[in-house]
Amino acid sequence: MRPLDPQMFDELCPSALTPIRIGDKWGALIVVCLADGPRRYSELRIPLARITPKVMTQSLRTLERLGLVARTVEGRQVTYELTVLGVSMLEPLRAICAWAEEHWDELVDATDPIRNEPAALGA
Amino acid sequence: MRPLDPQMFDELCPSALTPIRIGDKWGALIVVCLADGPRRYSELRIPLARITPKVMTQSLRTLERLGLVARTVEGRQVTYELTVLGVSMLEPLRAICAWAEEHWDELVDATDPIRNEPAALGA
DNA sequence: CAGGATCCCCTCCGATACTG
DNA sequence: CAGTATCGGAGGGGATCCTG
Repeated sequence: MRPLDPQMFDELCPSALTPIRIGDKWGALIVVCLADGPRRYSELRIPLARITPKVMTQSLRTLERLGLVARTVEGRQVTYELTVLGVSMLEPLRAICAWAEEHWDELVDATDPIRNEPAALGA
Repeated sequence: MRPLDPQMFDELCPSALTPIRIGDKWGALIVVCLADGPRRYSELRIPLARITPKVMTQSLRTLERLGLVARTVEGRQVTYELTVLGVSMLEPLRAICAWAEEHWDELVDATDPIRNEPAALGA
């Protein structure tokens, strides 16, 4: 299980900055950060340094309410991990992340007209 | 190319109501509605009757700016269709939709504690 | 360490009405 | 037919400070 570091943020899932969301703005990224196993609050804040603690807690609560993330308290340790449902979401989520990574530079602000040709679907 | 009808709304992609979004609230659904080929504005409004025209135009503009949808004007006809980039998104999107459909009733308001067991990932 | 409290802005999104 | 104009509420999300 590889440790979380700030670089992994962009590396793993550029879709964090894309308009693709789960739950709220940071939901998809949190799920991805939990993909390798349980993490503590402070551990999650390493790759997610740009979230304020309040917002990260909010996001975690949302994911919890959706049944995607489980929160465990042991003493003063708080651990977050994916539920079975959360894990089941990883596969389609990885597909979206892979897509986002592949088409990242195409997605941001479409000013290039050549890119915007129709696909001639169903023709 | 199968015609758009109001029922197709629920049938096609329950994720429309899930917290999974592309662009804005209606983005994912619009993309799915364009999956079978080009559609006119009024045609899109059939399955998307609950969107007000202003918001639908907004969503379409967003998808356009992202390079996912192309807008074509011929006379007084306006046609929307997926770009090549938009089509490339269909596969991962369908994966998410399939997941959402399968786990739909689990996702809405997690009050059942038994569901929220951790997955013991990375253990 | 893992948040909660408070403040506040700003965008999303809906309703209604109107138009070339 | 394919939108625009205008208004307005709700809440998402950030900054800052505080705490058991």
